[in-house]
Amino acid sequence: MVWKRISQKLEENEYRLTPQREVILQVMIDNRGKHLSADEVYIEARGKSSNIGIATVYRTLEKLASIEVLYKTIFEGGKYRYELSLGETHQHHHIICLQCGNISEVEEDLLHNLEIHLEKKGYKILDHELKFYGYCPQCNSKK
Amino acid sequence: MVWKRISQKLEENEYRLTPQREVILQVMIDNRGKHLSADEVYIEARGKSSNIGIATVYRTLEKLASIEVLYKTIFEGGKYRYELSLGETHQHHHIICLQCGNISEVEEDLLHNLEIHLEKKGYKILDHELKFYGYCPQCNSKK
DNA sequence: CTGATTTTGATAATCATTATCAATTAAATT
DNA sequence: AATTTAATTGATAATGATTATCAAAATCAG
Repeated sequence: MVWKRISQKLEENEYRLTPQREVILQVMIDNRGKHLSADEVYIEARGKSSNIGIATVYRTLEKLASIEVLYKTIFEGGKYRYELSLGETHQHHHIICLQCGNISEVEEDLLHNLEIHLEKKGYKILDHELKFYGYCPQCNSKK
Repeated sequence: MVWKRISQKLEENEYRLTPQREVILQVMIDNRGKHLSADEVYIEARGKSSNIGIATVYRTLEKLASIEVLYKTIFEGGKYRYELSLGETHQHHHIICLQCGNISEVEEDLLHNLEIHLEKKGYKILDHELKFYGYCPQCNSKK
């Protein structure tokens, strides 16, 4: 299901599915919903295959983001993070727990109103990204 | 008006207003509403006084952000940017023009609903940040 | 199979940021 | 006012993340 969509994207872009790329993609799929940095992907990929260079990881993540298989973003902390980008809609609304660092997603709907408002003012909105910072339910109850 | 608030914050935190810091703050005030990176601040500060080191700029921006005189954020492009933080409410909702790079602000209200929703689920929300990517009215009309 | 093209991995280079530390400046104490 | 104490500065080294380079390996097309 996921692989089907990915293979199609790769094909469209004449982008080969090499063993290294397959491992990297598998890491991203195994971590669906999480937001991994290049070095985290590297470590997990090494665990799976042991012959992947860090340069390949950077290149592959970058390329996969450029064809929208992955979504690339940057949080406080200053390094890029990647997550599997499923479906067509942009769902980049994150809740970041300031205690445990856990990152989860937020629903879309309400934001739509804001977009409409901005478009009325003459803006053309192509994408958006919402980040909430606070404590997740677990951490919050432990205080 | 702005200076009054800033001086107070500095005092509260036993944080001296040195000539270098004054220049840096003046740069931030002159660029109210803009989002400057450390090197941009450095260049403009040099223009004003010519004896400020880049290390001092980094240190000062960091310190000013820690006492909430500045707001620190990071956009695609991988470097931190600072803007003058006025008033008490968090207004970190940005519209980033993908063409000219212009960054402007979005109103608050609607987001409040989302926060309430999340708090009902057990989250404790301390801050949030919304980024829209698209074209600003000027760039949009030129297409 | 052979030559052309893409991809890889090691490593060097770069860019932003942080740490170090001696020298300077300002504040507090005498 | 002089002296001690603490904070701040600037130059520069160190770090961490990312990108560029380039020869070798893998893959593709004819």
